[in-house]
Amino acid sequence: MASEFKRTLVTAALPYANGPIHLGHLAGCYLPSDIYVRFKRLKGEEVAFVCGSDEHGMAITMKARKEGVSPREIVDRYHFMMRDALADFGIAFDHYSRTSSEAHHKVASDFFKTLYDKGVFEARQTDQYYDPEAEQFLADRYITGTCPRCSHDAAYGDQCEQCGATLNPTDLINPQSTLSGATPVLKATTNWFLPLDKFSDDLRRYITSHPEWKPNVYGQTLSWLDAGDGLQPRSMTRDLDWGVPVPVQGAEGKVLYVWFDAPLGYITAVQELKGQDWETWWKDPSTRLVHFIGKDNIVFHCVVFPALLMQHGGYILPDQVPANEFLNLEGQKLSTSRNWAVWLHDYLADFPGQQDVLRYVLTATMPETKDNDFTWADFQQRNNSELVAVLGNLVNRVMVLNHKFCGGRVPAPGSEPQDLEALAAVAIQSARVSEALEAFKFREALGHAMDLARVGNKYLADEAPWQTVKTDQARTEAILGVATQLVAALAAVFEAFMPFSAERIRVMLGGPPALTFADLAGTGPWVPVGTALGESALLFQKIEDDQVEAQRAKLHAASAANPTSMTETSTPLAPLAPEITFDQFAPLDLRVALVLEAERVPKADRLLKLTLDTGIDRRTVLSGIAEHFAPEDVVGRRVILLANLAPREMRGIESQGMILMADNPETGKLAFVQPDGDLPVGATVR
RNA sequence: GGCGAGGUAGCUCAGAUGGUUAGAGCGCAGGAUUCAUAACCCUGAGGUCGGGGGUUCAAUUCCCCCUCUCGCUACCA
Repeated sequence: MASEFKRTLVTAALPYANGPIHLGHLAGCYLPSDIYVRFKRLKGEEVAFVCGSDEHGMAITMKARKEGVSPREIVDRYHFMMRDALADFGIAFDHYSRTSSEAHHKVASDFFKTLYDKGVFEARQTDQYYDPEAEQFLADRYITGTCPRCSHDAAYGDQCEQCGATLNPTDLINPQSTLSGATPVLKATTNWFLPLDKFSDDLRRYITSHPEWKPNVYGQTLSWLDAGDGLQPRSMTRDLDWGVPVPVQGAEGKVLYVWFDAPLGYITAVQELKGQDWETWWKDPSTRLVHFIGKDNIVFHCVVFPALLMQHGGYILPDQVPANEFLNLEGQKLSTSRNWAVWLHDYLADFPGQQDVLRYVLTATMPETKDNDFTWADFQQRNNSELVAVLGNLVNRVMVLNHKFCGGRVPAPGSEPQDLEALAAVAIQSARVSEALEAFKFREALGHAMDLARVGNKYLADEAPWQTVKTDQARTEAILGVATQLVAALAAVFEAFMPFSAERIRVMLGGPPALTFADLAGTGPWVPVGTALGESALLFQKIEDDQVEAQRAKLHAASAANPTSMTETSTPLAPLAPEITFDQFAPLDLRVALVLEAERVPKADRLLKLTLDTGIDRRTVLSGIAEHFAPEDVVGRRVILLANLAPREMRGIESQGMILMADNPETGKLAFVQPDGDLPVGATVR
């Protein structure tokens, strides 16, 4: 498949240094990349595997500001935390770098300078939004407003998540700073833009030359080229003081856009790893470049980064970008801000030494083609009925039988037809595993590996050495010889998926040499006959109901406690709105009203039509609460009504006022604001 | 209402350029067995492949309509 390539450079998305690593990161990116790399090494191919912390960008400066520390302190904290967590799970990077290093600053700076000197960028003086209260220019992500295309009222400055439009902050209607809540003001500044629109044809040629990409990657990438007006120029610099300074005269106070500098971290990491030889890995067309990422990164790795590489010249382009979808947790999206996550360091504290159980379960439910759900019940079941019952049990019974009947040494395998058939399964299954992994089908590959353990269990049941031992010692040893070879092969077949367990199997087998997939394609032996076996130990432990229950309880407790000030990164509480005067407040006529009737509005999912008694009149008010309350739930409630709001017609019905509701930021649920005590209908609120 | 994705065994999912008895793992039932973490091995039950219509010799697979689920959206939080 990749025969024209001599070596493979594998990158895993640089994790952003503003929080720890959770199970979604592992399943989406780090685990598949690690499995792939380990597999390639087992095939004897030359591979380099790099990653590192992504440490720039405004989100980090904001977190630092919030905690009253420097950005450096933030990135140091998470850089080491992430690096260690990934290492603890056996993610075998050849090098883990970081973008705040001097080396990376030079790489990014030089890369930018080269493009600049080539005249690739278009310098544009533009009016950018500036937050007068926070005294800084605002990153796209920190401005919200109404989308000009679909009128969504919470579009971000770079993108509208509702209609998918790519935006510039100035496109937004009614912009607001999410830093201070202030209305940002326009201020002139010069930035350097990458005219992606000019590169559309090249990009299209590049992408359509890769129809083998996964449908989600290929489709989404092309849709960016085809969408609306096509690609738009993007600014590659920002007005910010944390990042790689723009290496251009007159660019003081500006840094490279984090999405410009982050992918270059892959280059820095290879330079640090390979020294002088780095160009072999980045510029020789016989090197295959593979990016493992989550689906949120597709556009940058398939459009922006290739465009940069093309314009620079001399670099190879990504040949494969096997992006995964997202992993949910117990039916809900993982969320750092809501603390709905399983952190890697937490998992290891509760399940010490059981990295492979999580690696196995996450591989078996990997979101390869669509979003998937991780549940603790599934985790328990897969551990108990697959790892313990099928794989662990086989290894254990072979060990025990060997010690019992064969003096603890590896016996010579038999050569009856059924013996040869069982041994042949190694070549067959390992070939299937190999084929699936070459195609980035990790779930399927894992299933083929587990099938080999099933072959072993069936072989033992069929041959029953505990029976033959009563009459035929030679046959007994022959059977166990076959079974032991299968176990040795299993260590190799599972190596890429569960390296810790594979190593433990090898230790139990007396430390045979590590195998390659070429070895597995043969007929063995995979552990030398006569080798003295080591101590037998259980490979996997059963997981009991109370452990699973404890994990679920922990998850919900952490979510409920939701220490937003500690973990908040993406969806903070709504910022304080701009100051108003009493004179601006006074005109509001707020009063207590009683809901007399309520009914759903046809063809509107959210609207309830309410009939209210305000004390002075009866009126109809439409309220967008149908998703949270049934009509019968609201009849008889006393509510707070904004009574002098101008009437507005929706769905052909005139709404005469507005009910006040509170929005629970944790759950997103609406709640009534209710008058305390026995306030009469018509009472005013001030 | 609109856009997108999807509805295949109790559960999680494969699959089918349309063509003999639609698959896997788990779960369940029965059997066998005892080397093994009551695990393993065998057998079985269980599906009108969401519903209806169309094209076709033949559709679960193609087309249309409907329905339900999920995400987002239009609609005063």
